[in-house]
Amino acid sequence: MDIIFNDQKVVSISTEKMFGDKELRSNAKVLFENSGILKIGHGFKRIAKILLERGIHIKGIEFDTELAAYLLNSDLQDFDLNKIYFIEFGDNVSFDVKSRLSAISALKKSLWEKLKLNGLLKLLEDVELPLSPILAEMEFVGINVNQKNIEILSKKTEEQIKNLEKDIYKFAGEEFNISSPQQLAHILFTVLGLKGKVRKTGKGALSTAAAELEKLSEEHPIIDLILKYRELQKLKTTYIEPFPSLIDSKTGRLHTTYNQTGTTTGRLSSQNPNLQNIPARTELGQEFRRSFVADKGFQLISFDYSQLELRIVAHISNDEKMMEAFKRGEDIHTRTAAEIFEVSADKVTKSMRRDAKTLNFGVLYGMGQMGFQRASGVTRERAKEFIRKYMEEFSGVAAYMEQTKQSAYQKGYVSTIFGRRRKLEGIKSNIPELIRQAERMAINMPVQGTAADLIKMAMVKVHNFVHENLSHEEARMLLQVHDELLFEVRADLAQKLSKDIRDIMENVFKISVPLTVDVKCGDNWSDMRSLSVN
DNA sequence: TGGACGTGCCAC
DNA sequence: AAACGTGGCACGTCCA
Ligand SMILES: Nc1nc2c(ncn2[C@H]2C[C@H](O)[C@@H](COP(=O)(O)OP(=O)(O)OP(=O)(O)O)O2)c(=O)[nH]1
Ligand SMILES: [Mn+2]
Ligand SMILES: [Mn+2]
Repeated sequence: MDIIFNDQKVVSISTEKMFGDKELRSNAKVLFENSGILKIGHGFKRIAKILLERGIHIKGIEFDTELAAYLLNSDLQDFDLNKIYFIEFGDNVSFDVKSRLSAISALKKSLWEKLKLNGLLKLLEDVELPLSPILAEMEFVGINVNQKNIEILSKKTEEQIKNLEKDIYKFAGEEFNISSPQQLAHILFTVLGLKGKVRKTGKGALSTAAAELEKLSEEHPIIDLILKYRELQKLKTTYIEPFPSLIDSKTGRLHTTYNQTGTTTGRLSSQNPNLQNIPARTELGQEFRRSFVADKGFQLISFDYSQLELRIVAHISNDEKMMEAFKRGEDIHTRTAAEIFEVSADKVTKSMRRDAKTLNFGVLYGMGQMGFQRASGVTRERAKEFIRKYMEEFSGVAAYMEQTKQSAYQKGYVSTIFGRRRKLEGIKSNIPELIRQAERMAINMPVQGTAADLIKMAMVKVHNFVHENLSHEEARMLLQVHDELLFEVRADLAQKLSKDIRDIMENVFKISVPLTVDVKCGDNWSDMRSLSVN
């Protein structure tokens, strides 16, 4: 690990060397945990995690050239020291230690000036820098997994998949690879001769996407079997099979890796495994989610911002109607669901509300009538009418959309209310399709990015609160899922901590509408009961 | 054999 | 599939 201490003493440490020796190790602890000794480096999250594995909690991170580069240009693919240095100075960094450290030093000076110039220093110092060791800790702590539950689920789905395969081959009259869209299309449209109109994919092949197959389900019983097969196969190959091998056999816990520089908007991403896309919707998905469990004597508590990006766009656009709705405590997702599905608000199911989310955010971020139709199932006329009325009712939001496009075109970038930026070169293209696409990106980023800023700030505040008041044996933050934080808390503290953490999250930053947080608590990540405000 | 690409689908 | 956006990941196919 290459680190510059106190802007002077330049050190590169081989981990093996440092931790092989008892004395060096205790010296290292003193050095790294001294917040008065300022550290400069490239990618401190990785370093912080290595140190945590040796019982050291790093403090005094002054500057991280990787995070600085990310704030200055969030759409870079790769934030390698070499790449960043080359972009900055048009030269390569040699492999030797001295070169790496002087590269970091030079980058720090140069990037610091640019951050200051672009008003990004506060985001770096108050948000990204303090967040990085927190993410390292969350990765290090991991989440407890019930392997038995996954095992049982595995047997069940395996059996079902086998049976489905048999039935599908029988209908098809031959065996083929159901997972191959090409072979599947051949069976459906050539062998079985299905006549239902199906869209072409981008490259011109007949689409076998679920939305298309659903339209054929009346025409042949094989369709429903294929859809079920897809659902089970997805669960099996993406979740059930890979997860057990990723569990730490000593602790039974599963550790993700967060990427703090992986999105153009400021969101985090999660990989190996991705714990931000654990199934939640279907019955089967919920069964898998049930495998994420609290330690003995602990509870999982989930804190999820209510309608987060709608509240943010209400604030950014200063939309009177939307602001009023939130001040009255309305649920706009539920309202949309009631309207689209033509039921009263109290008859809106979870599934209907999730579909309404797609519509509300879809329209906000530029969904057309066709897209709305597909997502909602309503007629062309009703789709068109809904979008028109949405823009009419929330005229402030409509104005925001227009103004943001203009501003993006004029400045070449858009930004969140805290100044995080996304460059949008594509908006100056000559290709209409690329312009439209860039426009939609422009509308989305300030909202999604502000949401990311807010939850990052909340994470820092909540983490500080928890560490100042409790030990790791009492409460720990496990996961972030974009607008949700998942904690593992000693059962007897759950009630009180729920209130404290909710308060911190709801008051993280005052905007023109209330921010509210839904709190749920349970033994696993699936069966959770709501905790009320008091 | 392995990487790039296309298709598809999970979450927010 | 597309005039919603942001991701990660698995599989099949094609090609070097
Ligand atoms: N563009 C887009 N953004 C989405 C979509 N689904 C979720 N998001 C974004 C906007 C949401 O505010 C944010 C958090 O997702 P949630 O599932 O928690 O929804 P939300 O907070 O809006 O409603 P909630 O009250 O928590 O059920 O993620 C989507 O389908 N499209
Ligand atoms: Mn939410
Ligand atoms: Mn959420």
